[in-house]
Amino acid sequence: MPELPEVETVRRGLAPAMEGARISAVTTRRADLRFPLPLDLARSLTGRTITSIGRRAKYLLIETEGAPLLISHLGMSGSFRIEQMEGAITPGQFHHARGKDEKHDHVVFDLKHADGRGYRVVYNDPRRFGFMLFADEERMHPMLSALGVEPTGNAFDGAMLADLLRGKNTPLKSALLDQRLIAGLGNIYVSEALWRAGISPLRTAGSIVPKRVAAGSRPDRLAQAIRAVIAEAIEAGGSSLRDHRQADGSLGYFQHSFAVYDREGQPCQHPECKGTVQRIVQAGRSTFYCSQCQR
DNA sequence: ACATAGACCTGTTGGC
DNA sequence: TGCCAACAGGTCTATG
Repeated sequence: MPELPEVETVRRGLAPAMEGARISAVTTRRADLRFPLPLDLARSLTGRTITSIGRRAKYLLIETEGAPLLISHLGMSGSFRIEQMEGAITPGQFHHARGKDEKHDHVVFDLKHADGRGYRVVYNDPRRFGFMLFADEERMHPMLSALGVEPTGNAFDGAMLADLLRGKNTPLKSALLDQRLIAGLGNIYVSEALWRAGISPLRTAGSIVPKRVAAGSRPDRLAQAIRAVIAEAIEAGGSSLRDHRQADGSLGYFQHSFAVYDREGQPCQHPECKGTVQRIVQAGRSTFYCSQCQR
């Protein structure tokens, strides 16, 4: 499912329910997702107060007072949903209104706020490519420390992108998916950004780097296209093709704005272009592009 | 260093 | 209608 915009959408949905809440219970319904869940997941988190819900690339970062940083990745099909308990929790009350358990609900966080609000936050993941891990004491983890630049950051521009791609013979599409270079892009937004920038996914990464990276050069256009498509997708609540839902259950709608992704055979949307959207396979994954205007 | 293929899983879709 | 292959937003591993 989720690339950076979808994960950011989930983060924004979870934050109001989770930040400031005390974790009253953690329930695991199975011992593993993609990797074994930490054996001490419930023991370490129960009783802790959540201080912030962050994001790095496609990872959610759940920070508490006292426990190690919890890293959560949604894989292809992971989602969180928030169930609100009815009314304030009173002593002795044990029966809370809540949704039914669903298939593939794997981890449940019971949360209580000081003002009496109570929530269940449920992690559901049919394919179980997602995972949850604790980072070590330095709040780092090999999976985080290897990540490249955040494409939403201020430093990400044409010059930086050119530096990342220079000299690489790998296809541009593959380089843009490499999380060690740029962290957070996935299959959808790479295709969309390349179409916006008018650059072929088949070019080698290094071949788009000119001697001088001026405004309007390929790396400059591509960096701007990446920034724009990511920002627009976040604004739209992400793209809901199959699995992605915001934490409140609503769908994202950026899929309606796709120019090429999942649009094989449709006319290219560039005004003067007579081309048709092609689907090809690169490194085992679909790429969508217009061979007329993407060179 | 780099390219490709396979692995992990379940669910949905499209063609016959 | 049923069956089965292909495919899906990710990323790690093995192999050349």
